[in-house]
Amino acid sequence: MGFDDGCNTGLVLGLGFTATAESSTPSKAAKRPCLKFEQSTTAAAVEPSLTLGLFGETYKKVNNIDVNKAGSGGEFSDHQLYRQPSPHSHSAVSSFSSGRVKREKDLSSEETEVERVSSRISDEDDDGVRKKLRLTKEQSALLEESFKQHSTLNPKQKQALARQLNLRPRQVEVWFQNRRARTKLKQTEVDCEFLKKCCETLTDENRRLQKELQELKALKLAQPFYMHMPAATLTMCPSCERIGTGAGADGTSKIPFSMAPKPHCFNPFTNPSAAC
DNA sequence: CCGGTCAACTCGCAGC
DNA sequence: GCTGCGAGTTGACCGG
Repeated sequence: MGFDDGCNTGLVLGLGFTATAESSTPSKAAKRPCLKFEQSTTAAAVEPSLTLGLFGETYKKVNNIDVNKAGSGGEFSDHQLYRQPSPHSHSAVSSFSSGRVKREKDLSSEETEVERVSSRISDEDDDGVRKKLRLTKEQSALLEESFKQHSTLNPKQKQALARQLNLRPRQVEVWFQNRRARTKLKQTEVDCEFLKKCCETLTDENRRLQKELQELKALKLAQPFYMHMPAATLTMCPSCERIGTGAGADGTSKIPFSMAPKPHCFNPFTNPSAAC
């Protein structure tokens, strides 16, 4: 598995470097090129770190229950941390947007029933203005925990989690979708950063090899004596190929100075002089 | 005020 | 055709 399998960046390094960076990018994701080269992400970990919501976050008054109003000095009990079902929400769901109607039709009967019980809580107030749902710290933590175990949910898991969080299954589903997207984006950024470093290293390597080539050419010009010697006598080190033969023993032409199989900088076990 | 974050949306595609 | 998912977008909210 090459690096490009995980991140279809369109970059081709072309020196046979085999990166071992893990990427769980599904095949479908290959459509999207790398982005945000300017962003610097030095984290080597594949799994991104997410900050959980803080208790200090202010939540809007939802369904007549002040949820987590830390800013105003309001006290809350554990059960208040979870948003409560809205008594009028099913109509609100459909009125949220025109496309939402289609979604609602898509819901299975089981899910629809849960929708009725634990319906949209935050989307609109009485003025029809969309309110943003903020998950509580506990909800986020539980979702994160669940995501660590499996990044996708089957319907049963979704239902169970939704019940546990007092959210609608749809909300859980959306959260997981967004979470996967964030993970992928983070991974893409890490991949891009990695490729950038690869590119820099290979550029250096290329520069070094060019220089070496120039030096060897100069040496060849300065000492034409080599040209008259049998090829076998020119061999210095068969493994490092620092000085290759201009022609084989049979006189067939070969590339004068072949590039080392692997860039020295990437393989700590490649010691050109080890075999000398 | 502006940019970042994130829940929630639409759309298109793939798998069944 | 249905369903689930990814990609891209929207809009509320928040902090600097």
